[in-house]
Amino acid sequence: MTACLPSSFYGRKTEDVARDLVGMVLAHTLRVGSKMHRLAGVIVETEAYGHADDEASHAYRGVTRRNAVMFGPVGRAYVYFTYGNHFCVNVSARPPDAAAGAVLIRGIEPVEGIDVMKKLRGIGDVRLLASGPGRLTQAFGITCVQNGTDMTDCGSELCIEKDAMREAVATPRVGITRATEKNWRFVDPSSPCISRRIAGVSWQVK
DNA sequence: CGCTCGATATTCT
DNA sequence: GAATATCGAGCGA
Repeated sequence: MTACLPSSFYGRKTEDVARDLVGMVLAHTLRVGSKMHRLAGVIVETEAYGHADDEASHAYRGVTRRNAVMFGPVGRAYVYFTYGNHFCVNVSARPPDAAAGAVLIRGIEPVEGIDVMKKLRGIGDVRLLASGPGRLTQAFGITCVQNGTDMTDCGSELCIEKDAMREAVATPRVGITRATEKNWRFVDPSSPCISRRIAGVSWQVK
């Protein structure tokens, strides 16, 4: 088993952590029916969210019940429910002098457990399995149950493992209306499994 | 293809 | 009551 990333990895500037997570492997070990399965894939798209410096962040207006993990120890899973029907998964990350921060995982290239992911998603196209924050939580079986999970503990059901780093290109973040000037989204442009293309009229992966 | 809309938790106004 | 770190169905061109 590959070692998962230590808390020192997450205790840095949130945007640096977001960039360096591109190419790492997210792994979730879960029970489906009577069998245990390991679902894993390469992270190919992330976004950094800050605190008082970032108007688009959930943490901008201070701690609430939902965003509390962003203010807690680094390397923990921050899972929240949005738009009434989707989960999104982040990892808390920030330098020691910051009060809050997290990296949203937006796109994954499936590697292990692809058949289970297809079943959980109800579709067969691998490019659509986990290319988007709502899609990947569904493909990986991640819900609010995993909120607060210590991802620096290799024994956790959910963790991030070191892998070959990939080229990461910085772009504006997706789906926000404030602090749009920050280029805090990082993607591996060579991957077919990112939620939106860098430019052009037809951005959606379809 | 592109556009509109529903789902409806959580937070903000 | 409105907005939101989303997705997919339905409809028209």
